[in-house]
Amino acid sequence: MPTEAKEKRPAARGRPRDPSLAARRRHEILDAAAKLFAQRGFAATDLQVVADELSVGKGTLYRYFPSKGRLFLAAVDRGMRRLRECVDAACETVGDPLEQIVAAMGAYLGFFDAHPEFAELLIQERAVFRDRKKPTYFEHREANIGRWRSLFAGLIAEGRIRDVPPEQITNVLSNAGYGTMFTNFFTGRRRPLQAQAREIVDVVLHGILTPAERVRRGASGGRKSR
Amino acid sequence: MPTEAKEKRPAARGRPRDPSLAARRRHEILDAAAKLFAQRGFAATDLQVVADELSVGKGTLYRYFPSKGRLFLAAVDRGMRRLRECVDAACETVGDPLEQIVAAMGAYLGFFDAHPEFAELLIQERAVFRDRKKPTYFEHREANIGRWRSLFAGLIAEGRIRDVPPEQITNVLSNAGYGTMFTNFFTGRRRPLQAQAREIVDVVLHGILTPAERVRRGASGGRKSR
Amino acid sequence: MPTEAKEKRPAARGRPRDPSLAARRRHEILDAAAKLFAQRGFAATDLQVVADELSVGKGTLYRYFPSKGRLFLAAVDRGMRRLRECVDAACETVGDPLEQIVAAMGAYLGFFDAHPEFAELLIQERAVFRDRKKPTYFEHREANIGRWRSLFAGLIAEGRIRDVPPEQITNVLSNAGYGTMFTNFFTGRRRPLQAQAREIVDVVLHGILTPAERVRRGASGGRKSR
Amino acid sequence: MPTEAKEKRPAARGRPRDPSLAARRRHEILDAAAKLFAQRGFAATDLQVVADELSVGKGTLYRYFPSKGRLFLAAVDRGMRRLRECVDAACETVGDPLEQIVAAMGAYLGFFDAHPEFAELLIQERAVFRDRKKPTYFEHREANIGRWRSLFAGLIAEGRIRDVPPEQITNVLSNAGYGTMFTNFFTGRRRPLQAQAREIVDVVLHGILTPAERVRRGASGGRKSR
DNA sequence: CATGAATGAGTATTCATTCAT
DNA sequence: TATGAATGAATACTCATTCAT
Repeated sequence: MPTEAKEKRPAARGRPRDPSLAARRRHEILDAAAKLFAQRGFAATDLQVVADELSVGKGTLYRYFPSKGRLFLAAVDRGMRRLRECVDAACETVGDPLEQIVAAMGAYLGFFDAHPEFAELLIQERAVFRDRKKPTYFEHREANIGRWRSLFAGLIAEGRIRDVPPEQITNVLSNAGYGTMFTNFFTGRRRPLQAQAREIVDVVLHGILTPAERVRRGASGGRKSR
Repeated sequence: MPTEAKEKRPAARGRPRDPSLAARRRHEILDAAAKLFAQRGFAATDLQVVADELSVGKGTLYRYFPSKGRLFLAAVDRGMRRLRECVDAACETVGDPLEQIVAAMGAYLGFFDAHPEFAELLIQERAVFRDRKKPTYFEHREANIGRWRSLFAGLIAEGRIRDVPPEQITNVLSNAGYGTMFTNFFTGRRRPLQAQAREIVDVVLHGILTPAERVRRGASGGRKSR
Repeated sequence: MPTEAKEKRPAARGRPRDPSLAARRRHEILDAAAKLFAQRGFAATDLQVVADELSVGKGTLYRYFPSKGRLFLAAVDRGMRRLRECVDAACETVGDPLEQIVAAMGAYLGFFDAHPEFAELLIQERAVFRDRKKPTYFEHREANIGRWRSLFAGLIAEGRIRDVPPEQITNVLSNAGYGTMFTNFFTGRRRPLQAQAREIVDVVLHGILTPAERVRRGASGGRKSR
Repeated sequence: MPTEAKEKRPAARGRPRDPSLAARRRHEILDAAAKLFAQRGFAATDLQVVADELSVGKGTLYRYFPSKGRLFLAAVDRGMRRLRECVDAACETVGDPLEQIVAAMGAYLGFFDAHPEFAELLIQERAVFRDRKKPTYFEHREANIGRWRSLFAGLIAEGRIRDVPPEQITNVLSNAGYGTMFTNFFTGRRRPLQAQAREIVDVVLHGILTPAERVRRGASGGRKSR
């Protein structure tokens, strides 16, 4: 890899810095930290065990992160970034917007299923950094929610979806996903992931009422259905 | 429950114990503990401050609870018990089962809105007692879920609700509620509680598709709708 | 000792406080701390060794002093208080003011000779608490200097001492004592203490010039000698 | 000194070393070290900040001094050497021996007044290197004291000074100077330096007694005054 | 020669728990 | 029964020193 090649600058005095080494090291540290913080909890994780896992000295960790807390937070942040990449990638493989929803939900649940350590870290984060105004998860969620709102607004304009405020839709979906993810995490998932995703989206798309009941309830829930 | 029964020894000598005193004290301790654990976090809460808050000696706490952890867990458990009472009470005021769902969702969100300390405790619990197989919240949820499944099974039998597996419905609703509750807790609620509850239930009852789209998607999502 | 008797207050709940015990404990701790801090230096003295010396737990020390630093400072302060008592006591045994000076100087040098740990602590104090505006030693010195200035002013009024500003006299004497004390401490004293005290005071009282030289230098040094 | 001599290897190949460069670098390091050690204390001074101050790598310091402690000690030693040069230079400008005393005292106090960092270092030295038999200051003092004893012996022989043991005189003067220097350092000087020096020497030369009192006390203090 | 990345020994303080009173 | 004095295990972070480059 050319980025990792050490191009000798001819007259550099002393031990040259290797920035790519530092970046690689940073990632290795975050990997180990995420794993161990999730495994044992933030408080119970002596940075020594992180260092041991990596076979480096404890002091080395402090060369890359100024404190235990900052290391932890960096690990959470990287996790959320990866979640986003994962969901985005899943959406790109699908054309139909309604199917994108299923794909996104599946990717979301799948990410935390494959990396339960990040679910754990989200909990730890809140428990330990109670003051931080907004948990990292919600920072990322809010950065992301706009595109979904647009998507639903478009579908409403196209007449494919009822004229419900897009925010209401994204809220219900986001929260159902969020709640399902944690429930899976805490109690163990029993249904296949994709089925789970499809079931959630199915309920939200079609509702659960029979046509007869739907008529009976009439205006109350069935706002302007064009 | 049998473990909490106080077996009366028939003819106690001397000054009769006042069991209600002990019970009252227990509750006072749990109140103070819930408040302080939520305020400062489990680890950061010195039992001394709990004792101070109650104007008792630290040793006294140990007469009522065998350890800090058990005190904490008891506080969480009592919170969940109260949540259940609160939701049950709300349901009893409503006749129509579909409206019961709205009432329950409203009571659920309302409880955590009025007592955010219990949301905090749920997080703390997981962060600290990572080993306990199942969080208290889910123990209570599972003890409770059966009656909702029956309710939906009944509605399906009555033809008011599509023939969707009741478990799927309770899952979506529970998780949407759970997710909404934590989202409210973390980011601050912006919508009135009852509106929030109604919006969730509305989406789940009616779905978001337009009739036209519903037809277009046909069988895929609209399993046996009788 | 009546002050140490535990008078039982009839209806005191719980383990009663024993204030005299606390005071005794405090002194024991200060004794051990002064000794060990002087022996090993402030930084090199783990409070554990102080605790071990006293056969108590380390936590107990923190019940009496809020930090290592405050324990140290308390030890220094108590030392200076004792120095003062020691010097005062020596003065009271002597009538003639000029002899009081010798007595005070002897007591002063004697105190640090008997308790070299306090000389050590004075140095440690400055080295460690560089910020504290004024070292404990000088706080006590300034609290004490007034009475000596008065004494010299009186002697000048009586015509026993030349009309030199009393402050000049106390400065020279204090500093000569202070310097001698540290020199003794650092290099080991070689002369008997009382001889040393007498020699200092002798030089200061009589000066070192011969009468002939004194005449030759005339007015320059011999301000109004009445 | 032989240990510091650089034995020139006659015909060095390649780029000739510049020994003066090394010497200059050594001095720069000592300057920075003295300043920083005094400013922040020995223990609190990270060698990194010394390196930063000089814009060199931390490793470079170790090319000039084998350890932090030796660097510190070298800085103290150089300070004492400079003190001596300073005092010697002051004496050379004055002819009369008695005036030399004033000049020396003034130079001594002036040196520490201009370079309070060296007073600080003397304290740090003792606090940190409690084991070193004799502080650097006293090593230099003893190397220097002989010439003063000779000076006083000469003055006694000339009949200008009473027949007091010269050691007694040098002790009182040295210690008064030493004590005054530290007092100035700790509490801030209030009198002009030269006045301070003159006042000390004045008291020591003329004493403080009035002629009348001097007669009254007679033999007691006035040993053989020729 | 010079550098700075890596190391890991070293330490004050807190707080759950016990138990003498 | 209630108390609070005593305890000691447990833990993040720094920085002198080394040595590969």
